[in-house]
Amino acid sequence: MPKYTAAKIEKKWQKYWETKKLYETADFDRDKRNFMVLVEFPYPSGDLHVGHWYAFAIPDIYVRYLRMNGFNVMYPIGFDAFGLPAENAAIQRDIHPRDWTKKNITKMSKQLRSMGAAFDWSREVSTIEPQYYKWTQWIFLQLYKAGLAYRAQTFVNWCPKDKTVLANEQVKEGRCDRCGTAVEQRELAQWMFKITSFADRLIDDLEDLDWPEATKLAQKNWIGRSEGAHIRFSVPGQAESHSIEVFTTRPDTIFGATFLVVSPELAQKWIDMGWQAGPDLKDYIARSFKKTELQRQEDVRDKTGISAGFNALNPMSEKEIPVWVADYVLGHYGTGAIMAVPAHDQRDFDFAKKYGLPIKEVILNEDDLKDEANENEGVLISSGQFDGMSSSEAKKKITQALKDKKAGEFQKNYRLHDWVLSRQRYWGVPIPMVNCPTCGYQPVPESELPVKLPPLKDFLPADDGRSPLAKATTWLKTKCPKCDGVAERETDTMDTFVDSSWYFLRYTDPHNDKDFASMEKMARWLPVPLYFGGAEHNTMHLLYSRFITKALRSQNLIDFSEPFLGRRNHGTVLGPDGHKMSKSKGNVVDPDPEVAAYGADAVRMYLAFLGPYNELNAPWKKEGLIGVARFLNRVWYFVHRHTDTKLKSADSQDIKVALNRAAKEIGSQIKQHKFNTGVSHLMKLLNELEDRAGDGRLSKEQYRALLKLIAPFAPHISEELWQTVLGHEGSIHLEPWPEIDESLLAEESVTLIIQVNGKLRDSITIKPGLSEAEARSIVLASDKIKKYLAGGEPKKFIYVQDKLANIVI
RNA sequence: GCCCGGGUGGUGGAAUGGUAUACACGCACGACUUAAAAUCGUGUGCCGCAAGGCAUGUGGGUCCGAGUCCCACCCCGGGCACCA
Repeated sequence: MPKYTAAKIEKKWQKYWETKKLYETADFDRDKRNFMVLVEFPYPSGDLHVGHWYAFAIPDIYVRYLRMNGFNVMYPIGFDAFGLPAENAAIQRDIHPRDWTKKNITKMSKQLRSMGAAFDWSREVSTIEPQYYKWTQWIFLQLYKAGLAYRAQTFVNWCPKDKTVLANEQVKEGRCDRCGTAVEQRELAQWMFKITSFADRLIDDLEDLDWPEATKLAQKNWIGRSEGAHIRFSVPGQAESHSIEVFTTRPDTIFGATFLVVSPELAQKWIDMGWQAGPDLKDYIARSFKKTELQRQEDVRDKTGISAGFNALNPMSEKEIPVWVADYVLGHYGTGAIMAVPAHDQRDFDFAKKYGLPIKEVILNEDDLKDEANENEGVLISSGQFDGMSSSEAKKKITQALKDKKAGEFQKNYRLHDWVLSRQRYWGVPIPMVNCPTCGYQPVPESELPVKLPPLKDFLPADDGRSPLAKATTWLKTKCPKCDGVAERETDTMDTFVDSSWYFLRYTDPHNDKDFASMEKMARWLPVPLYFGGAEHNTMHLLYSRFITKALRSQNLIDFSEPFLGRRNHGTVLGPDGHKMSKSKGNVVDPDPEVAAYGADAVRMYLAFLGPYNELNAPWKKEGLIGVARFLNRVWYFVHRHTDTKLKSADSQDIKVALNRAAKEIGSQIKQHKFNTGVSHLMKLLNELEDRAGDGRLSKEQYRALLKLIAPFAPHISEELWQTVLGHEGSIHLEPWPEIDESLLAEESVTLIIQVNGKLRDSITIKPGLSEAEARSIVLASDKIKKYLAGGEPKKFIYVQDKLANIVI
């Protein structure tokens, strides 16, 4: 009997599957329903780590199960290969990002193949290939034509270390998501996507998606819709156009608005437009601009500000109130100015206390305001004709009154900002625009796409906010598509999240050179029914993809408006020390040696067994891996042992029942993505088979069934046993899941639990389906129970058929 | 501060309101072996000789019955955060 040597058989079968094109998916199969299982395509960072195995090899179990259940399953893979880390790594190693990235892709492709996953490599995409990014540029142009891509001068997040602009989503706690440097605010002209124009639908359409609630909530919070009023405070002695506009969610408290606060950004805008501000004020604005977002957040407790030196008119109370400039008001939210209601807003309260500004209560409150504002809604007081109204009623009435006075109206506001997609870095997709001195920015004609990334030698980022592409002097010079005059190409590249916002579309038609994907092929596969990935993408990739999908839909370029109908997040595998794996901690597990020693099947199955897929947060333990390898070894010998002699066809009933039940159970576990309990049921099954059939009573059909149940988890060993040992021609991975005989699922006997006052006292084996009366007489006849009853009658007898009887005494 | 998750043996974890601790890992003992590894078998929540009692973060509650539902609190992880 040969030993189980995983490394040997795994290579063999991987080659076999590839030669037979076993996992290449047809666009159409008349007998099968199409189903795409999407996983987040990897970034080619260099080496495959355990996290990749977790992300790709575990969904593969589901993929294989679907295939066995008659689906035409596409399991595509590709590389998200542009981006900063590649560039930084290339700078460090003094090689070109393209060479570094390509080398990594080659290596990782090989490592990915060692998983034995059912990837369709014929559909592989790579975002750095011109035939891919041509369409990334094309999509940009469609959005530009639709007014959804635009260039604007705004305050943006600037990472001084990476020397590039960052989207809001890429700033975490005031720091660059990539390198951790404190982010600065810079006013720069940037290309933006108008994601805010879909804000409502991005929230409302979440409802119909089969996504984790946590992800939906994260997106809702991120978009941050709030409803309130947009209100104009006129400035006495100034024209209507010089009114100060504010947004508030509490128009019911407007009678308590005792001053206005304007953000430094808005004040600066006024100065630019000719407002004569004093030197102190200018100095304050300059100082607050110097603060990083981080410092600004640290100053929460101690608010600073300065009087603007003039008043505005409260349109409801018709009293003049002072205007202040303070950086606790954000320039980028709402109108950049607020009405301050210190009695009912803690921030305004702190500010009013510090600068001695009046505090006026307009919501009835039994306690005196001491150190805190009363932020609750309630009954209005000191609010003229609105006294006695509830906040919710007053919100409507006051908004209406403002509208009548032409001083305001109902408004929704969002925390979400437009997506800044310009990056001042080399390793990305060039933005297909041309800047002409006479015509301004003009789109590159579609016929000239792709605008290829020039092969620069010096691609280092610059401090001045200009992209390295500006150094490509010959590339830079072009002619204006409109006037034919001399013009320059746009030198910014796109955020890589643009590349990854549409890759799943390309999988349906990866070699199309006339279109990003044909409507017909997209219709066969999309929207994506199921997407596995990491929770870190909740408010980035997942939100961006939804936006691009909605934008393309709005231009009738696709005919669905949500990209991913189902989404499942996976958990994380920790290092053996129980901490998150990281190079600096030195606790990163390299899967390659484990695969070499125990096999891909063992690694896959161990990861599946480790814990619930969606919430795993457990350490990698070698002992656990060995445990699973031991199980596979037992499978190996179990199947071999009984083929040494001749296979017997005797169908023992209990084995048949066990296999049938396992097929049902394991199938249902996989369907629910409970891979860990799926594995445990396989183990249970083998335990039972060994106990009952140690002497070889399984029929050939029963061995077949056993291997089929193992196949999704351990595709190599099951193939080896299927073809080499059982002698089948053709792959086990083309076989259907064992048919389930419902009639065999019924139990012949069940254990009835007997409780007295809810405590377990006895258990008996009975035939299923006993009536309450039958059960009662059996239960009360039990010696153990008689002891508790002491001759008396139970007060109550609770019977759950085939499960339990509870006697209350 | 607000909003989500989650606290179960020595460890990873299992459990439609109905036998808590399945399945593994680890450990102990045993078999095989000159020996070890591998493999196989038995045991393994805690207290107790036993009968029995106590255990799912803590304290209450609902229920015949609570890991599971409700209330309060503690701890851990995550998201958002001067968002008006």
